[in-house]
Amino acid sequence: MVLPRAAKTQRRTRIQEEKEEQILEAALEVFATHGFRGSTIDQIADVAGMSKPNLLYYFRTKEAMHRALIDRVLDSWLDPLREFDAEGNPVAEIRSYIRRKLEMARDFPRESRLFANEVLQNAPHILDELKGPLKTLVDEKAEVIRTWVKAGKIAKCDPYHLIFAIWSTTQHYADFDVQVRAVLGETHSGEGRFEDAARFLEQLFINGLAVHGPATV
Amino acid sequence: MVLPRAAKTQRRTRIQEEKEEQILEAALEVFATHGFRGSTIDQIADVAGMSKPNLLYYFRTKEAMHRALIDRVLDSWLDPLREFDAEGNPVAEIRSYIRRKLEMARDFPRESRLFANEVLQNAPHILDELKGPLKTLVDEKAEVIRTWVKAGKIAKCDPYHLIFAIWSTTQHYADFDVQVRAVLGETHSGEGRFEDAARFLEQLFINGLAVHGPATV
DNA sequence: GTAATGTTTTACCAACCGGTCAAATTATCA
DNA sequence: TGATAATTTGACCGGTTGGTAAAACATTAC
Repeated sequence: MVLPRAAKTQRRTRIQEEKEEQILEAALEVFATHGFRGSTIDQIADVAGMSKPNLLYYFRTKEAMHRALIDRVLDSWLDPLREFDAEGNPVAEIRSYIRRKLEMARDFPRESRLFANEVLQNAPHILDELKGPLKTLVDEKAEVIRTWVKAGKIAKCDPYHLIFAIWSTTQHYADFDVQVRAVLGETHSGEGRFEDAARFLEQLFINGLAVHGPATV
Repeated sequence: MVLPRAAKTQRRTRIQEEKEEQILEAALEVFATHGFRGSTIDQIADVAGMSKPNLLYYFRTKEAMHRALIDRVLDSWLDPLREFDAEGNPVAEIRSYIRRKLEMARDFPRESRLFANEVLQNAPHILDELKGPLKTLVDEKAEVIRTWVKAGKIAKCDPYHLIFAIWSTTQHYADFDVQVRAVLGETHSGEGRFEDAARFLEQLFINGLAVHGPATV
């Protein structure tokens, strides 16, 4: 046979596994920094260290590469939110959600930027995922937050906007990294950066959502 | 003469003003939704309702268009931060900064996305502006916040990360609009959306930064 | 070993892209 | 009005891009 071309056959050879891995790694690198339309197959092939036709042997089109990448990454990207536990202590849960999201921004910035590029450009390839699985998950967790509010565990607030705020503040450090570095200067943009961010964000959200006594101005 | 080609002559005719305006409006639309590399001159020409060569008569290159756009928009984009007043009441200042940023996200989403695209893709065209004017302005305002902290007007916190948090949470509603809509569903994503966001963010930041008494629970 | 299958390369194509050119058209103003 | 300058257009160009065809090469199964 001459056309296994990306998962058409059920059986995957060792080489298929390896090369597809290599390609997706390269595709992540390129798509994350240039967006879908701004990326070229040649670029990806170059990063992956193989020829363009070879790459197209494993993924028939640029879209197929992008799709495979999204499918692989989306699920794990939502893991932190899934861990959000209704039974846990609200303050601790929110704190550790922020932690986890911030760690992902630090450890997987390319994944963050892959989605950021996609969403920024009106999510042409993942709109269904946003309206389906993502919305479902968020609805579910919003309900959890709502029960916490009703139980007086955290301040009255809109759970959706709370989730948006956590997403945006944490992902900011991955998506807008260049700007953060530019503003902080090389001195403050080193290792301590994430610790500083974590400290600030935890304070902001914990105090911001605390059910507290009267402010002393 | 046959080559006024975009501001080479000092005198601008009425037609020049009008057409350049038209082009930049179209360029904003296109660059904001596709990023620089993802946009084509034909697309911009199409949106502007003129032919490609005609467009290139006013701006010699795609880069020149982008540059002109950035130059025009960057300054006004930073206005809200400039208004940040050292003499004002800290809480009121922060509250109205959030307001203004949120209004800009609502009223000028394309401008927000223009920069988001640019920064997300490592700011190849505006890195100097980030390291120069932007950093300078932020440094200045960070100093203001620091004096407020020292005066005990707001809680102890890192002023830079505070600014990043305000940027990210507010711009999120412009840059990730599709995602926000997808999650909220068509019902909650109408007019009240910005009011809800404003209410939440003001609460978050004001409580989060308040110097308050002991939390109950 | 050899035949069948799986992988890689070379050469290529049509569409698109950024940009040029010269001619045609339109606006300006003496 | 007509001369002159400003604007617009259509035809075009070289390079890039997504993708293909087919043959060469490698691997595996028997």
